[in-house]
Amino acid sequence: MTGGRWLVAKLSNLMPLSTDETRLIEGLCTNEQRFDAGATVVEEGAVLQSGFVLTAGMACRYRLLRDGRRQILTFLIPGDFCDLHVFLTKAMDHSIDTIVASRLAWVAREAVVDLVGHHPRISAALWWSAMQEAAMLRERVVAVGRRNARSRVAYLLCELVWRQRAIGMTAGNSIPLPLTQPQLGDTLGLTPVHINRVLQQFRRDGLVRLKQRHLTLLDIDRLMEIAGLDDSYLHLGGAPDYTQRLFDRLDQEQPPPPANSGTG
Amino acid sequence: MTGGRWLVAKLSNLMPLSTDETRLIEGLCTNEQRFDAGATVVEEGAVLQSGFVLTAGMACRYRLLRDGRRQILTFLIPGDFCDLHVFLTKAMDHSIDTIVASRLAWVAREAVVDLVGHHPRISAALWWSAMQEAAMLRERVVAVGRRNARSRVAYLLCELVWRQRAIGMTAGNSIPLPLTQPQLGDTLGLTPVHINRVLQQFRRDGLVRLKQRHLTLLDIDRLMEIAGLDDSYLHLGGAPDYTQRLFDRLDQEQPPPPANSGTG
DNA sequence: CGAGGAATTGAGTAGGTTCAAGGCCGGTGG
DNA sequence: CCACCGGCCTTGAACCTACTCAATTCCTCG
Repeated sequence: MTGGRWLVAKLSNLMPLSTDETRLIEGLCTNEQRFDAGATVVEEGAVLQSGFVLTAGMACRYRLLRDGRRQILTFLIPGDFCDLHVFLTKAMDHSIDTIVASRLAWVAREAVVDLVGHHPRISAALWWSAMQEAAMLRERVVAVGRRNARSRVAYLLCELVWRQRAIGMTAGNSIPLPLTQPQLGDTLGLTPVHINRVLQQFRRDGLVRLKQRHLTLLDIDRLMEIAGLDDSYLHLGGAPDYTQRLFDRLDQEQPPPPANSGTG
Repeated sequence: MTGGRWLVAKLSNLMPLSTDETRLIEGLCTNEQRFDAGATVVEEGAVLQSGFVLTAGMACRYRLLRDGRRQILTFLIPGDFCDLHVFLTKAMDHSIDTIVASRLAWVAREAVVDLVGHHPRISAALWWSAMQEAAMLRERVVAVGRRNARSRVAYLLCELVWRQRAIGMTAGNSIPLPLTQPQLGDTLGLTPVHINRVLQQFRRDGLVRLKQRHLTLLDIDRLMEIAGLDDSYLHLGGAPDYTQRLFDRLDQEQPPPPANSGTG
């Protein structure tokens, strides 16, 4: 029952939700399954019958190259819906592994389609959430395409902290960081060796504290400066009023949803 | 009236559309505007009141860095909807320029919301299209993060040809390529100089012909090999049957849409 | 016909990789 | 409880891919 709260937190940041809507979303997240750290949740090429919501822990999407190297695409934190697209996609074009022991709640394709079809505001919130993911991916392209190692590392550390703040997992500048240096390298297109050197430098410069799998940003302003970010990044604000009105109107047009919308 | 045909072509690849639906989509693309080559259509930070569909020409999304360098994120070709997200977004996080003289059709936010709200199959097709964009962005991250210059260039050339094939702009391995080497560099995170050397090599190896702004892939198999791509890339197939059924069902639940859905 | 950007080529440089080795830490089994 | 083991972290040194700087030629457009 608590697993859905991160998703609710995320979505209601984007679009205010009624009690009913909140309940529906939490209702999605009841079918939880535990995974060990380092477990493969979904493999490239798989055809999923259900999507899922990460309800605890951390995971990553990644692609393996033929020579065995890999590129991590995004990290999933609690409340991340993966894969919203599953009800359209034929086969996954990437894999998903847990980083630490995690829980995730499976959601039947039909339940998602019904929810999206009958609840415009939820649908909009999910859209928005997908847009944020896309925005983060664009930021990643910019980082990997045009920035040096120092900037990339600074950017990723900031992103990780901000995302956890956005769902209320932390208030300060400090988060658990279960990622290894090889994983950071796979994310940023760098080698573990070089990640290490950059982090050493950051520590010497008093920019971060990082030990025992725990990260603290000591000088956010300089980190953002190094990362080349400005604080508009991530669109973390909610939907503007006119958007909300548009979807409210659609909502009122809706026929009453079937009593049980999950079993289509 | 003809401007909408590329969008129709793209969407009906994804989800079969009725005559009515086709007409609605074409109806979106009537309000066309011409732009010169190299014109800025939308600037980072802008708050759009309308989205648009590129109906002719070519454009690119990009971000400028503080030092003046830039990263091109994606190219827009006819039929590309940009920005579908506009009805949610507050401010653009990137700019859009034309590459060559282009036409684009403005689409009011309300028209998009109505269309998506009342026509589940169109909505699904737009979702799918957004997913393809996301898939391409993931591919870009992999390319820029993990592949060398040769692979990146091969990958981009393949992508450009395939996308134009997917909307029926070309049948063979040959396309007009209005991109300059600096633009290719900005796309792939490389310098113009290095792009040039890679292209020279490709020409010497008989992999491509490239002159007079016209590209021909002479040896696709080897290019794909170099790029590290396999042909499942891009999910260019249509929606699987079960997905279509899901959305057909939603479609039948719909109340009859208002006579004129564009003026809300 | 002149101007400005693009394409091309060469030479020197640098940021990040590769290879290698030692120390640390957490988990596992005896 | 301790010893072992594997993966991570750390550091050094050599190397390489792609960058930088620079000069020349080519195109295209006005």
